Order: sequence, then structure tokens, then C-alpha cells
Amino acid sequence: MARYDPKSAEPRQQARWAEARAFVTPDHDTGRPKYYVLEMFPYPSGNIHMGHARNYVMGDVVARLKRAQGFDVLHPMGWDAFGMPAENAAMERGVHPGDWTWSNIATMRDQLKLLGLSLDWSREFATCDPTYYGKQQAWFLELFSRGLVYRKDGVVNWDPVDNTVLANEQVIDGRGWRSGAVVEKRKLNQWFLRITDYADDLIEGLGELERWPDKVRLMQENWIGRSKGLKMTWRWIGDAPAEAPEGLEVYTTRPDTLFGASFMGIAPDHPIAKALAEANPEVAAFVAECRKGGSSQADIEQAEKIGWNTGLRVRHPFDGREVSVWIANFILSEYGTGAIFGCPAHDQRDLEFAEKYGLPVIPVVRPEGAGDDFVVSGEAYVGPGRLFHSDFLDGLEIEAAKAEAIRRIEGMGQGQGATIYRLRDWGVSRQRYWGCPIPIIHCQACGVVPAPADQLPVELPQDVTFDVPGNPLERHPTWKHVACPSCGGEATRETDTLDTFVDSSWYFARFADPKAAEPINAAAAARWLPVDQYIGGVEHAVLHLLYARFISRALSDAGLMNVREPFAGLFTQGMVVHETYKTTDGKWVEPADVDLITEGGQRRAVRLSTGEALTIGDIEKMSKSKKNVVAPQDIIDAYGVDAGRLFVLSDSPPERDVQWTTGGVEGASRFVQRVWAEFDGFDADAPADAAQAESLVRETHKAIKAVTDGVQGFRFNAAIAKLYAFLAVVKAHDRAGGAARGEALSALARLIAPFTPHLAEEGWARLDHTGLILDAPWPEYDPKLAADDAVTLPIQIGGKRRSELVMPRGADPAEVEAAALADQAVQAFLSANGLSVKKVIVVPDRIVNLVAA
RNA sequence: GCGAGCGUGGCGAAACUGGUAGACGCAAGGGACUUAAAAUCCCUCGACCUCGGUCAUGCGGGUUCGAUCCCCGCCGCUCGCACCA
Repeated sequence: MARYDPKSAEPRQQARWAEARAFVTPDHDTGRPKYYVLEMFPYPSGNIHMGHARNYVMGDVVARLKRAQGFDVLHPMGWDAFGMPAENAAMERGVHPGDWTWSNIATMRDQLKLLGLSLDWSREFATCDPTYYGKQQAWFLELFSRGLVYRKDGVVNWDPVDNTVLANEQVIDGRGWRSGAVVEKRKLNQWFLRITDYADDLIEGLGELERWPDKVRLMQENWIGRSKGLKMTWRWIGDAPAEAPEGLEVYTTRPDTLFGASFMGIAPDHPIAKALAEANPEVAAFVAECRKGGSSQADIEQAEKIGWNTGLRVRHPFDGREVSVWIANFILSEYGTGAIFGCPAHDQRDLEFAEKYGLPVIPVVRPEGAGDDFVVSGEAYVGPGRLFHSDFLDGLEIEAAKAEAIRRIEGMGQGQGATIYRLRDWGVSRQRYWGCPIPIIHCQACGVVPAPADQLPVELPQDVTFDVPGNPLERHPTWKHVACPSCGGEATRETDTLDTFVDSSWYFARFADPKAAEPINAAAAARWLPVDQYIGGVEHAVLHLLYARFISRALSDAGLMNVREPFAGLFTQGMVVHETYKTTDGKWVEPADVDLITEGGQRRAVRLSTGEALTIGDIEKMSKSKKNVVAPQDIIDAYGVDAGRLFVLSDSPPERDVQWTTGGVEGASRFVQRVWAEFDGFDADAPADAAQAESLVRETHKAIKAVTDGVQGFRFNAAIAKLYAFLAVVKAHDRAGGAARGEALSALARLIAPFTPHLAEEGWARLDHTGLILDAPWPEYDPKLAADDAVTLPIQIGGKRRSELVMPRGADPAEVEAAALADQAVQAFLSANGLSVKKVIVVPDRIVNLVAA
């Protein structure tokens, strides 16, 4: 009996699949139901790492299961190939971004193929290919013609390291999501996509996404940040500032507290504040003071509220009081109208401000039971209650008071109920070379002119230089100079390129027919979309996943697509993490150079190359900087890809991080060997022991049920545990005979196939099945065959297990009760403790509980 | 601060709708085979003790015949958002 040799088996089976073109998805409708499995496509950084491997193996398990269950499965792969790292490589090494990217793709494609994934490589594309981004330009212009693309001067997030603009979604804790540099504010003329037009629709759509994690839906909802309130104007007392002749417009979600207003606040960069600053150096100095202080967590918590009394005054719309207008550092110009009315009694920030500047604090909502003497200090009252000190609102509950206040203000013509959003339009201009050129031409005479359809794709020039900072397209000698398509005069191309998140916001639709002349082949998209199961990291919860939902809506409204929700099911997988090791002088050491020793319950680490003792550090995401990386290639060389595939899924639930350990993958490898030993030792003519045969059939069907449920429910770790247990059962039934064992092994081969496809094929062939296990149907569960004749019922007394009872399945509860009461151990326990049975609970085929006293 | 999630052996974790807590794997210990080691196979493995029990799913309460699971209040960790009016 030979050991299983993955080194020969895995290439052999991969060659069989390739020869059969097994994963090429048919373009025509076969009458079978469709299933579209997609993993977030990779950025071609250079190498496939363990995180990629786990992600793609998960998708592969789903793809292989669905295929066996009779679906036509679309499972494509491509490359999110534009982006900064290619330009960094160009700057550091003088290599062209395109050459660097395509060479990485070639490497990673080969690495990916070693994983034995059931991918349809015939549909592969890279977003940096003009045949892809040209189509993107086509739909971009369609959205432009529909008014969803526009240009405006705006304050943007500027990443000083990457020298480019970032979308709000790409700024994390005040830093660039890629570079980690502190983001600056800059004023630039930028292209925007009107995602805010879809704010409501994007929120409504979340409700239907039942197969999305609640967490992601909630994150998107919070990101869009819809709030309902009142936009109203406060009329000036005295001369009106030129910037706001009608009055000061504010937004509030608490119109019920209007009678508690004690000051007005405007943002330091509100137009009125700006005008005042220009006229008065003292105001300018104050405004500059406000800009200090970062946006990190600590900065905000420590930042003191500061204000400047402008001397401007407005009149309260209800009681006619005079209210002074302050510039305040805690008011955001980008949210609402950039101005508020301050109600210190019921807003913590307003309270801190009012207490600092000695402004009145007027409570207007009091909790149940509080009297007219209810006062607020130190902590604003934000709980429920009824209105008081509020004239016509007195006695109303908060919601009713809000409605009444809005009705009155509307009646006075000083405002109306309004819904506002935190979501901003998506700034897509990037001052970079390695991206999709924005297909726009600027003409002195005609203004902004779209590139004509017959000039698409607007291709990137090849001859560019990276020896100086800035945008190579901008300084290219000829590229941007073109004739205006409209008047024929001298004109220049837009030199900004699109945010790479635009590239990934529609690629899933392109996979339906990647060679189509139009951006999206309507018939193919109708067949395949939406993606039935999408798998990727949770880090894209409000980036890629929100953009893709928006673009799908926009393209659908433009008639280019037919699915508004692109991803019917979403799964966010955890990372691969690994222990870290450090020398005493603080240098990281890679796991391959570490020996782990357990002595007297203590684990310690020793460096293999030098023998020195190492410190065992935290378990962290695999990263080059911490050197805690294990390359998929090395695992494949040492254990075979099936063992690696099995281990990344076996040790933790897929949504959680999995800790890579050598011991763990060795265990998986042992399992592979043991499974092979069972296949290899199979004798179809072995005589059968009837009882064992019957028992094995039962166990086989139980395993089919458990594994199928586990895989379908994304509980891969539990499914694999059942497979381990089933193998032990098969081994134990060594006298079950050729027929029963043949069936059990056939089921085992098919059940492990999604996880260890190469081993499964080898076993399938050894069991004398013809053809590929890929084409074999998923084993069918028969509940009748899985049912035990007898069940073991625990007997509890007062909720604690005291004995057990073996009864026929479906036994009459009265009989079970009688048998439980007659049980010797039960009788002994009762008499020893002087108890008698007061009540008997029988849960059929599960448990018996005796209530005794 | 707001929102969400999670706390189970030495470790990763199971337990599908409230019904025998700890499946499966790792580590550890013992044994078989071997001149020896590796590999492989078998056994043990939550804690405590009088070996029959007692206590155990972060802590304290509650509901229930019965709670890892449901409810209330704490504590801890992780993630997301954050001066959003």
C-alpha cells in the first residue's frame, strides 16, 4: 500500500481538468439553474499570499458544491490592475507600471493555478487592459450625458505621500487608506459621481439583502447617514450680511427644542465667517485657531469648544427673542447647512459651549415626574419626556412636538422638513498615470466636451517618466494635446484618471461576457447576474461594496444593465494570522527559522539558524514587515495543496481569523493520507457482516446530511470536523463488506471533493468510477436510511443527568415515562435522597426529565 | 461618546430552533512497532476530591422541568463610526 503522493497526484488531476475544459462555463442556456460565485478579485501585487488562498478556496468550495448539485456555475477570475503600487515600483526601480503589473499577473496566475481552483480562466481580464477600461469610458460618458458625472471646485482630501486626492471613504482616522499619511484639505477642481442621488435607494435596497451580514448593512446605512429634521431660516436683526441676505439657515433634528435656543453657531469656514475673517484680522486669527488640532480620536475628545461672538443677531421665530451668532470650532461646514441653533439643555456639545461662554441654558423637555424647577447643568438631558417652557408645545411628547414645530415654521414660510445625508458625492479624479483616463476634452471655446465614441478607448501613453513627482500625463509632451471634437480647435485632454474603485464597481457584470462590444452584454448579464455568492474582506464594507451598488443602479437606469443589486449573497471572510517571533534585540524572525518547544507546559521558541532564544509575540495578520508570513507555495511543496486547502478552512469559522500553525497543516496532511489509505485498501468483493453493513449505511447518510448542511451554511470548519469523524467511522466498519463500504467511500470522496478535489479524484478513480468526480452528482441524503432504530435518552432528575435509557425510535411517551421510572439508577438516586417524582417531562426521542421533591 | 459583535479546556473550536457541554483538530502524557529516531498505529487528556460524586460555558441576578443558547445588570476584548446638530 503506497502513501498518497500529492506531488504526482495534484498535477495529474489538474491536467485532467484542463484537458476536459471542465471549468469553462457554457455561454448558452443549458436549462440548468445558474449560480454565480465570485471572490473579490485581487490587486496584482506580486504574489498570492495565504489570505488570497483562503478567500479563493472558500469560493471554490461553494463553486464545486453548486456544480455537483446540478447548477451551471460561473466562477471567473480577473485582476484589479490599476493603482499606486505600480507607479511606486516605477519610481523606485524605473520599470514601467504596465510591465510591472503584467509580469505580476503572470506570476500570480501561475500561483493561483496551483491551488486547483475551479476557475473559468477563459473569462480572465485585467482592468488595466484598454479593452476593459475603454468600455468603462463608454459608460462613464453615458452617465455624463445623464448628469450623473459633474465637475466642481471642492475642498478635497489630499494625500501628500501618494500625491493624489482621496474619496471620503478612503480616509481612515484622518489618514490615507493606502499611504497612512495625514490627509490635508485642498481646493481642487474635481470630477464627481452623483452617488447622493441614490442615497435613499441605497438605504432601501439594504432591506432586501437578506444574505448579507447585518454588520455590513448597518455600516452602509450609517455611512449614508440619513437623518430627518428641519431646515429653517432665522431672520436678521439689523443689517443682513451679504452672504445670507434672507437670514441664517440652519438644520436641526430637534425642532421640538426650539424654545431652548440660546445661541446660533456657524462653522469657521461658513461663508459668513469667511467674510468676517477677511474684514477683521482678529476673526481671521480665531478661524485659524479653529483649524488647528487633528481629527484623530484623541484630538477630538480633548478639543475644547471655542467660539467667537460675531455681534450678528437673529430673531427667534416663535418668541421674538434676540439670539447672538457665534463662530464655533465644533460645527462642521460639510454637514447640514454648516450652521446650527444651540440648545444647551438638550445637546452635550451646545451645553459645554454655553457653560464656557455664560450663555443661558433653558430646559424645554423634562422627564416623567420632573417639575417646573427641572434644570440642566453639566450633562445635557437627551432622554424622553414632555415639553415645557415652550408655549404652544407645552405638554407634548418629543415626536409630536417636532411635528408641530415643523408645521408652524412651514406655515411661517421660514423653512421646511428636510432629510439630509452624511454621504457625499464620490470624488473620482486622481492625479495619477496608472488609472483609467477620464475621456473628456477641455476646449477653450466649447468647454467640457466628451471624447467621441469612435475615439474610445482613450488609451494611456506608453512613454512616460516618473523621475519627478506629479502626474506624468500632465507633463507628457503630446498626449493631452488634441483637436476639439466639437469645433476642431486646439484643446487638451483631461489628465486626471479615475479612482480604481470605479474599475471594480462593475467588473462582475463584465465577466458575464468579457469580450462583448458593449460594456455589458445584456443577454449574458440577464443570465448570470446578480452574483449569487460574493466573498471578500469586510474592509470593503463601505468602499467597493457601496460603489458597486451605486454603479449597478446608475447603469441600470441608463439601460446598460438590468440588476440594481449586484450581490445577492455576501460573505466576509476572516484573515490568516500567525504568531510573531522576535530576537532579544527586537528583530522579527520568520516562522521557517523558528523551532517551538513545549516543556513542562511552557512554550518557548528557539531560532534554528543561531540557536538563540526568541520572544513569542502577538498573533497578527500575516505581513512582510513582521515576517510572520507563510507562502502558499512552500505549503504546497511540503504537504500538497489539498492539505493546505483543508487546513485554512478547518480550524476556525470562515468569518473569523484563522491562525496558521505548522501542527495544524500537518494534521490536515495526515487526514489526507488516512483518507487515501481507506480508498487504497478498498476491496469490492469483501464479505459483509450484516450488522456492520447496516450501521455503516446509516452513518454514511448521517454524514451526508451533516457535511451538506455545514458547507451550505458556510460552516466549513464544522463540515470538515464531520468529515474527520466520518473517516473514523468508515475505518471502524472494516467488516461492513464491499457494497456498504463502496457506498460509504463513494460518498466520502464526493463530500471531500470541494475541499480536497485532487484527492477526491484519485479516490474516485481508485474506486473504479469512470469519468471525473467533478461530474458526479452530490450524494443524496435519505432520512429513512439515516434514522436509528433505537435512541439513547438521557434521564435527568431536576435538570441533572442521572441515567440513560435505550428506547425504540418514536416510542410512546407513556412507555418512555414508565421505563424511566423503573430505571434502577433512578430508583437508587430517589431513595438515597428521599425524593419522590412529582412530574415527568418527556421530549420524544430526546430526553426525559423527572421533577422530584 | 454612539453602534455592532464576541467572552466555552493548555490552544483553535463544536453544540442546527432551550434538551447528555467540550465533537473535530493542535499541543501534552502513556503505550505498540524500531538497535534507536522519524513516520505510523492505539490509549489518556476541563477542574477538584474519599472513584462515587461535586463544581464547571466572563461575573451577578431572573425566566424555565431543563439555559452556552432567552431576559435584566455588570466586567473584559474586538470591530465600525465619530464634535453629523
